[in-house]
Amino acid sequence: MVTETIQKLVREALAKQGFSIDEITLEHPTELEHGDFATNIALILGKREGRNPREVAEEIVAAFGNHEDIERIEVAGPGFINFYLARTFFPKSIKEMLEVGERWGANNSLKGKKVLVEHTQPNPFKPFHIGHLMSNTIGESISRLYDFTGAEVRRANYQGDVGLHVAKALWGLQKIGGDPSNVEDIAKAYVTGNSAYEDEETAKEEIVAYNKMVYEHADEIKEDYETGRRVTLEHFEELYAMLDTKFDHYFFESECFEPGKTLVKEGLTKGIFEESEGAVVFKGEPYGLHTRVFINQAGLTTYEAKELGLAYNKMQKWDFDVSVTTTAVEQDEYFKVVYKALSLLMPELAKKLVHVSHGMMSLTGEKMSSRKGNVITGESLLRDMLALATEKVQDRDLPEEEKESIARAVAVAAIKYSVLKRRAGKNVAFNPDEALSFEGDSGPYLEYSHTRASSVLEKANAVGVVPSTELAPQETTVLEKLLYRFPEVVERAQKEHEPHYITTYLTQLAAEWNSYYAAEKILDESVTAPYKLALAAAFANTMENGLWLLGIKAPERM
RNA sequence: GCACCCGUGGUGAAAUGGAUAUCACAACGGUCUUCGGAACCGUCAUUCCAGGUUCGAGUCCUGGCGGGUGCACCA
Repeated sequence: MVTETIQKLVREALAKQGFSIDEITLEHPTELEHGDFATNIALILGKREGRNPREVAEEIVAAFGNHEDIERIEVAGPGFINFYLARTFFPKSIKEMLEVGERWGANNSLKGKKVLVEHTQPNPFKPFHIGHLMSNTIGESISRLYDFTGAEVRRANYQGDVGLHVAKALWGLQKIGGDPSNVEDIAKAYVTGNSAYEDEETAKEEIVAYNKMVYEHADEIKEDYETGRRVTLEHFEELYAMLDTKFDHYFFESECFEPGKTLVKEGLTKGIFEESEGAVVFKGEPYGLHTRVFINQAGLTTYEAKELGLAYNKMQKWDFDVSVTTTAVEQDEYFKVVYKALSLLMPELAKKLVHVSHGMMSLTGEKMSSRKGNVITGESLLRDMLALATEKVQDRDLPEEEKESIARAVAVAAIKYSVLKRRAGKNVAFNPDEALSFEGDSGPYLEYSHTRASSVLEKANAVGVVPSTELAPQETTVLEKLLYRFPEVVERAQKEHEPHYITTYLTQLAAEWNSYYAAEKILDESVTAPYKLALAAAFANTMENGLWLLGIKAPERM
C-alpha cells in the first residue's frame, strides 16, 4: 500500500537529518486540500528537541527522496507534513481494484488462523426479539470482516434449550391447549406461562416442577419438549435465511452444564472458586469485579458455569485461535467475571476469547406492530419492514420474483444499516419511519447508489464501451481519493470490531459517487469515457464488497 | 450505595490527541428528470458544566450534573 511507501520515505528522510522516532503515524487530513496523507512527526520532534516544529518539518521535507507516487510534500499549519499523491497514482489504484475484484479490500493479516464468531443466541420456545436482531447483524458483519483477513471463519449459535423459559412455555401449552408444533401457539403459551409465573403462586410451583422435568427429560413432557424445540429452531432458520446468515455450529445449554460443572469443581479444589452460603461462587472483588454464583444451593449450574462449559465445548469442537462473542451490553460485567474465572482455570483458552457488546435498541415513532397491540419482536420488525419495502417496489416494472428479492434486500439493508451506523456499544434508537424513508443516511441509499453504477455498466456493455484506466482526465476526483482507502477502513473495522467504520465510509463514498454522477456524463463518447466507466466499475465493486461486509446485498436494480 | 458505559445542531449519528468539528433527517430555497429523481446543489444550526494535562482536547485526567446498564443463587 502507499502508506508503506510514505512511511519508508519518512524514515529515510529522518535518518538523513539525524532524527529518530519510534512510530510514524500517517493520517488522512479532514480537508482534502490538506493533501492525501499527513504526519505530525515534526510536532513531536520539535517538542522533544525544543525547537520550532515548522523548522524541523522544513528540514525533514528537504531530505525527502523522490517517488513516482508522490507529487509534492508541504509543511502546513503548526508543522504538519502533508503529502499529495501524484495524478498517476490514481489510475493505477483503480486498475488494481478492478483486477482484485471480489477480494478488493481484503488482506492476509490472519491467514491460516481459525476464528469462531458466536452471535444471535435466541432461545427455543421464546420469541426472536430485537436484541437477537442486533447481535445477528453485528455478529455477521464481524464474521465477514474476519473473512477479509484471510482467516477461516465459522459462525456459532448458542441456544438455551433448558431452563425456566422452557418450563413456562410447556406449562402454558397445557394450559391453553396449544399445539406444540405451531410456533404461534408456543409464543402464546410462553406469554401465558410467563405472566402466570409472576402472578399466581400455584402456577409458579407447577412451572418449577416442569423445569425439573425439562432438566430430567421426563416422559411427561418429552414429546412436547422435543416437538417445540425442533419447531422453534426450524423457525429461526427461516429468519437466518432472510438475514443472510448461516451457522456452522450450534451449541446448546443442555450440553454445557456438565462440562461447566466439572470445570467449577476442578476450580474449587484449586481454590479459584469457593463455597459460600451453600453455593459455589467466584469472588471477583480482588480483581475489581463482583462475586457471581456458578453453582447454586440446589447444586445446579448457573449460566456462569454453562458459559465455562461452552468455552470448553467450543474448543473441543474446533481448535480456534480467536473466539468472538457478541451480546448486549447488559452482560458486560458478567462476561468480565466469567472470563476472569476462566483465565485462572484455563489461561490459554481464556486468552483467545473476545467479548463484543452491542447497545440496546429502542423504538421511536410507535408504528407498525405496536398498533396491532403486539409486542414488537425482532421478527415482527423484520416482517413489517419487508411488507413496507414490498409496497415500495410494487410499481416497478420488474419480474415478481426479482421484486421480492429486492424488497428483502432493501428491508434487511434498512435494519442492518441503522444498527451498524454507530459504534457497537451504543444504544440504537430505531425509527422505522426514518429507516423506511430510504433517503440520505440509509442502507437503501447505498444500494441505490450501487444500482446507478450497475446501470451505467450495463448500458456501456450494450453499446460496446469497455472500462480502461489508460486515458485518465487531468483532474483527480474526490471519488478517486476515497476509493483507494477502502482496505485501510476494512482493516481498522476488523481490528476494532467496529463495522460502523465501513458504514460511515460507504455513506461518504456513495454521496461522492452520486455527486460525481450528477455532474459528469460517463458515456459521453469522449476519449475519457472508458476511464470514467472504470471509475463507475471501481465504485460498484467497492460498494458491493463494503455492503457484503455489512451483511447487506447489493442488487443490480431496484 | 458501588462499578461499567454514554452526554456533539431541533432530531439521529461521525470524527486515530491535530488544522476551519463532519454527515444525514427535519425546515427553507433551488436543479436541462440526459447513463435511473430512492438523486443532486444551496441556506440554517452543535461538543452538558467547572477545573487540569498538552504546542494542540469532542477525545486524556479530577470533580460535578444528566441518562443507560449491572451488582448472589434468572438467562
